[in-house]
Parts: sequence; C-alpha cells; structure tokens
Amino acid sequence: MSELIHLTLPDGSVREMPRGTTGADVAAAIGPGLLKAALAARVDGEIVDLSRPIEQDARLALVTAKDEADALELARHDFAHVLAEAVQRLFPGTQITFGPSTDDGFYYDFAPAPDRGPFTDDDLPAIEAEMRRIIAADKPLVRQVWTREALISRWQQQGETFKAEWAAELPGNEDLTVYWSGPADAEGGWLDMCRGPHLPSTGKLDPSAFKLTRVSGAYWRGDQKNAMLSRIYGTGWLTKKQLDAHMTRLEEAAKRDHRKLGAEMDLFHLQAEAHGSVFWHPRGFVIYRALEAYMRRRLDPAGYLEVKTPQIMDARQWEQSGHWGKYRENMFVIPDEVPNVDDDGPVVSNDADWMALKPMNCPAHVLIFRQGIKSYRDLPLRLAEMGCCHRNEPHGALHGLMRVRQFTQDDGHIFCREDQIVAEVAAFCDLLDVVYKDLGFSDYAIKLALRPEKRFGTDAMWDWSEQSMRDAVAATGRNTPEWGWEELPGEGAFYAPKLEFHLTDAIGRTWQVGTIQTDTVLPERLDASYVAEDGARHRPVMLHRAILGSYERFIGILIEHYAGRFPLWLAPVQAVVATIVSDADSFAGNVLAALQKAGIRTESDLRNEKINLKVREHSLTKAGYMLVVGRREAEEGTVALRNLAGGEQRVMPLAEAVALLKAEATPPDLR
RNA sequence: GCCGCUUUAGCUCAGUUGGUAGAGCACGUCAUUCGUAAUGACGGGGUCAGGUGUUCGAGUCACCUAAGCGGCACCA
Repeated sequence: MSELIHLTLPDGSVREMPRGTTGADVAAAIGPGLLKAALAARVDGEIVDLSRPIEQDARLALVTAKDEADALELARHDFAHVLAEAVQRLFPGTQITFGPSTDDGFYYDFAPAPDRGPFTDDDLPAIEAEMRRIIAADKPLVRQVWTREALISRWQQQGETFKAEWAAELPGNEDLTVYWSGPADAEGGWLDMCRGPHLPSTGKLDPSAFKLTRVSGAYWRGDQKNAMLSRIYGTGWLTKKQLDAHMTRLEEAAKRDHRKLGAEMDLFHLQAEAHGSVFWHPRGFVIYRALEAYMRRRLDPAGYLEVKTPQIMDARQWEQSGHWGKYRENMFVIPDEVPNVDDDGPVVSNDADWMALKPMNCPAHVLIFRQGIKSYRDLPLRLAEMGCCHRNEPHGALHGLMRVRQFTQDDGHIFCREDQIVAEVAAFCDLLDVVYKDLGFSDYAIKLALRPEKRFGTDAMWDWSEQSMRDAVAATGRNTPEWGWEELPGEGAFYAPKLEFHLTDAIGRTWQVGTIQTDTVLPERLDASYVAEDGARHRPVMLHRAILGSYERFIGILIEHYAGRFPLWLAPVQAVVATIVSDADSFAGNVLAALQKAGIRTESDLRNEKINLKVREHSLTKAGYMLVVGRREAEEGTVALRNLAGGEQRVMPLAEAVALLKAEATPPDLR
C-alpha cells in the first residue's frame, strides 16, 4: 500500500507523495518556513486540517495568513472554540451549544449553570484572560471521528443536553467529527463537536488580535419558544494591527450614527411620551420635504397617480384583508364609540365597534380600485400614496429612525394583468435604481423572499407568483452575485413573495428599504376585478411596491451614509452669511436676500463674534457653504465663499456665488 | 416580547465604604469689532427617570414601572 499519489501545487508543479500524506508533510517537504506559516490545506478546493491524510491525486494549496479571507475564517472559528473552552474551565456547569464565525469575529452561545445567571460584561475580562492562557499553551487541535451513538452518550453523560439534542438531530446518518483542544483523550483535553476545519493548534492564534465585545441573549436554535441562551460576542483578527484598525473603524462609524447626528444637527428627536414616533425639527423636516418633492417628481412621469386614504378604518376591513388575524397584536386599535365622560361605567363597552389605525395602505388602494368598473384598458393602474402608517412594533425592535411605530411609506400599488408583470417589475427596478443613484447609493443588495409557512393562497398561486418575480428580475439582469442576489426561503409576506432591496448603515447592519411584491391573494380576498377583452371579469395582480420604504428609515440611512454632510440639494442649511465686523451687516443683508431669492436655504450670523468661532460652529452643524463678508467684501460687492466640508475658500462677486450655489443646490433630476 | 446594561443640569460626564450634588460645553449679562474650526469675566440652572421599600439618613442598597443602548426574536 505504499503507492504514491500526485499533488498539483498552485504553481503547476506536481509532487509525488506517499498515499496518506498530509498538508503538513507537504509543507515540511517544501521548507520549514512554509510549515511554520501553514494554517490549513486546500485540497481540490476544500479547506481541510493540515493534519488530514490525503488519499488520492489532488490539487493542493497551503493556506497561510496571506490568504486573508480563508485565514480569518479559520482563526475566528478557532477563537470561538477557545472561548467555549475558556468559559467551561472558568464556569463549570455551563453548557456549550454552538458558536460560529461572523463578519468581524465570532460568538458562542452558552446555557449558564443553573446557580448562575447569564453572563454580563463584567465576566468578559476574566474570560479573555483564560482564552489567552489557552492560546499561550499552544494546545494541538485534534480531529477525531466518532459514531453518533458514542458522541450522544458522551454529551448525555456530561449533562450537555443541547449538544446531545443537536447531535441526535444533525441530518444524515454519517459519523460525526469532534475536535480536541489537546491533549486528546487525556487529562487537560477539551472536546467540542465540530465539522472543522481548525488550525493545527491554539498557538496559531494571535492572543492580542481578539477582544470580547458584548454579551446578549439569544434563543436556542433562533426560536423564541426555546430556552434563552447567553451569547458572548468577540471580534477576532489575524494581527493586533487588524484588530486596532477594526476598533478605529467602529469608533468612526459611531460618529455617523444618525441618532447622534440627529441631535447635533438639530434634525429630530424622540422622547418617551411618544416613543417610536419622530418629532421632526425644522432642519430635519427640510430633508424630508426635499426628498418627498423629489419622489413626486420621479413618480409622476413614471405613470403613478397619487391618492390619499383614511388613517382609520373599520376592523372588519382588516379582518377581510387578513391583517386582523395575523397582525392584530401589532395594530393600534380604537373604539368607534363616543365615551360618555359623565358616566362612571367603563369608557368603552365590550360590544363597541373597533377601528384600527392603518398599518399599511394596500386595502385602501384596493377600495379605490373597486370604485366603478375597471376595464383591461385601465391597466396597469399605478396608485401611489405617501402613506402614514402605524404599527405597534415589539419594543425591543425600535431603533432611532430605522424602526419606528409611526412612519410614512412612499407606497404604491400597481394593478395589472399577469402578462404585464415582468415589464412592470423591470420598470420598477429601473426607477429604483435611478432614485438610489441620485441619492448616492450605487451599491445595494437584492433578495427574493419566498413563501412563508403561514400564508394565504394556494401552492399553485405561490409557484406562479414566485416564478414571475424570478423572471422579472432575470429580465433586468440583476439576479447575479454582484447584486447580492439570493433567495430567502420562508421570509416572504403572508400574501406574496417579496423582492427586497437592502442598504447598509454606518456599522454594517443592513436594512430593507425598497420592495416589490407580486400579490394574487389580496385582490381575491377583497374582490378586485376588471373586465377583460372577453367581456368577463378577471382578477388583476397587485404589485405592492416602495422605493424608499419609509421616509424615516431612508433619512436615517442617508444621515449615516453622508455622515450628516448632505449633498447641497438635501442639506438642511445650504448657506450661512457671516460677518466679520458689524460694518458689514447691511451688505450681509443684501447677500442673504439675494440667496433666499434664488431659493437657497440661507441663514445669517451677524453676532459680534470672531469669524473663527462662526466657522467652527457652522462647520459642526454641517451647513453647506459659508459666505463671509467683511469690510473689504462690503466695499467691493464680493463674498468669500467657503465650502464647509472642504475648507477651501474663494473670493468672488456676489452674483457669481449665487449662481454657483444655485447650480449645486439643484436636485439631480432637475439638472 | 426575551437576555444583559444604562438613566445625575439643555448636552457629555464626575460623584469614593449610604451623611440631602460637581465639572466642561451650552444658556444669560457685560466687555471685546477681533479676516476663516473655541475672546474674556461674571451669573442663572438639578424632586439625581418615576414609584415603593430598607435606614436616624438614599443619587448611592432592594424591588417594581418606564424609556434608552447592545444583541435575540419580530418586521404586513
């Protein structure tokens, strides 16, 4: 059995090695430097442990720190492993569950010992120290294959009920792999069930390249019916330098948090008395209005007809649409009865009729569609509404402007025939693309959320509506990895598959903004129909769609995207006229008037303060431009125009400055 | 809703083992007219989130409620 196998290395050279050789053997044969640097082996494309025997001819590449993505993945997985070992050594009785790598590190979910509550931030320093000890001990990470029965029985013996449950339910019938944090099968060894691969030993990790960041609760298997576990998050890298760079990035990102900038720039506020609803301040509402005006200018020529529908509707309407049954808990419900204030009895009797604040606009749009008789000639009918909706969201979900209880959608519903769907969805994607680019987003992700478990409609309807959506996206060529395209099983709405458009906030969290959905359920439930060429009544398909999603969320993302430094057409304050001496007050008045006449949002600052202070203050509130006037400008009819973002300034005649600002403040669609 | 943490002046924060509150900025008054990121002096301002309890005494300890923050779950 001492045959030789042939391993093809990345440079094309072929090495003869005995069957059963390992990545480590090959590295050693090439040179001690490579052996030291090697982290894992890539055999025919698959990453495996350096110690895994190779049984047949293969392409082999050794993974080192230079293969950053692979190396990071390996290191983060190992950090999670070391974290779990550290926790069990420090807190006996803690059960381990599972712990994967993440985009910037790792986490591990634990079931704390019964006599001890969940972990807190105070536990982290000790756990970090224990992790460093495990790394310093340079424990070998040893792979073993166990039968399922043996492993389950070991977990049960050790009281690891979560691991036992998982081992029993892992799909397939094959044996399971475990990894020892060495020594294997001996005192001091520590075992976890894991598919691998792992680094050769814990010492390959840089003990200064990780940091435990926070603790949180997390449900076992992500289901809130299950036990609440205690999750410890860490960020992990290959070097301390990478870790430091990451921490710096986080600090920078925190500075662009829309909640922080919203206060600093005096855009809006939130307070307990109306938690989850936004108090827009004058400067913030300027952005809102500019965005709304822009959207109307985009929607009108795209064939949308804007409507306005009631804020409150009878509960029976929501029953018929299906929302009452599914979302009753999250709707604001009010009695349709005048309370008798003189009466000592209950303000509302049990048999009151119930009304609800609208959580969405679609049923109302169907009601508009149903007025009169619609012909196939009326289709596609595109109704739009800047619809103010209320949803009583779970309190833990609220988040600044991103997740609120009162919000305004740039909503729209397209009633059309089945054969019009591909064209309508494609046109929507194109319109959305134009809008996002105008607003500064060339990078967004597209996902298709498929039928959920609980849904209305037949499987045939879902087959058809999901496929129509795939076809429509394919027609736009956007169903590719570059667009982040993926299908999300089970995540659709109860009445329709959802095409989702996602943007990312300052610290990397993604938020759904735009959406379009192919709905055949609601037209059925609310009995919408049109007369076709054959003279018979047919059901229209209803496309639910929004580009911004909600003004609140989109403005939140805009604030973070621009770090408050908006393009001039969206800037709350586009220009500030500031004087150096009071002798220039009168000329400053002329400058202010000229700018306001040109439609530039301008403020003036005539305070008896140094120009340094004025520059500083208006820079901090992120006004667009400053027009400084002193004695010289007043005499010459010029202004010193300073871009507060860039800092450069130029003296020019007033008329020239007005023209310049007017051009830059023109919205992108009007240029 | 679940887990953990937080809540002291308009904002950012200090307040040691329980002995009835402090800074910087902001704000007000006065002086300063000073050419591109903080002029100076003086002054006003707090039921320490709300409630209940322990205590001679609570910003400090316990419990409850609310909101916020980080996750989880949810997101029509």
